[in-house]
Amino acid sequence: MSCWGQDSYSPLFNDAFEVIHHQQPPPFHQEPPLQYLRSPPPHSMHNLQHHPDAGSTQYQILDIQPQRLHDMVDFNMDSAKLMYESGVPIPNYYPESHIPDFFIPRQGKGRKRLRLYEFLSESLRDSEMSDCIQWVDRKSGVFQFISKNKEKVAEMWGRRKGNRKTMTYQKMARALRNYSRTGEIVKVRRKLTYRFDAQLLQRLGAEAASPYPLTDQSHYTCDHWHYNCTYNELLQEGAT
DNA sequence: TTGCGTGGGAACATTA
DNA sequence: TTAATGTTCCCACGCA
Repeated sequence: MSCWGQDSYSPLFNDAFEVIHHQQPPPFHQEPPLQYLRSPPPHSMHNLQHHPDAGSTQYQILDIQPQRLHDMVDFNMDSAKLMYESGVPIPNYYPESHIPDFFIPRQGKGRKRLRLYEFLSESLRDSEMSDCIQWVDRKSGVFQFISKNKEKVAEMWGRRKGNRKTMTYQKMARALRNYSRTGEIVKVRRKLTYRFDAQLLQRLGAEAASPYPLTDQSHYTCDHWHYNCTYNELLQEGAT
């Protein structure tokens, strides 16, 4: 949030802050241009456009539908409002690694809470996550965190949940250990390795086969967008 | 000895 | 308001 441009303001963002200020859905008058699309990471960047005048890792918000933008702003009303009241300038583009907090979905009313095992199941289905978490034996539901990148999975989980503090593997593992009481996930006597319960595995498999693999189906786009942005961000941090 | 991974108690926070 | 589900902090243990 520290390196936003100071020069220009996106009508989309202005509209978003109109929402915050007046508690009304934003009007959308401008059709966003669709040229300059960078080769996007899978199913993630359809909400973002590479900004032609900016650096290679900067994006412009594009095709967010009015109601969706309203939902997203509504999710993180506190941080957005705080920024608005502080006079923080809102650029029309921003670095990939500094996506505004208020575009990170919170889990509010009417949105089913994402469970940790669902997040892990998603991660296991995502080929881009294979360097963080992998199946050991898919049939029996045994999976393993990759030691080198296990903290990234945890950080992503923490961000996905909108936690106050950074999630660590240690804390996430504590949550995983709680699953052993219900048997949904049990620890395998092998380093960083856990196993999904057979019934849970079956259920998650059925969800994966659905066109809307995420639990919060009505917010599929927003969740998935954030999910992948965060992953890219973490990859970028890891590379530096 | 050290670092890492694991296990669990307990208090607290958030959400359906 | 309550139960469920984490989250956070802490300490202890085993292993290489």
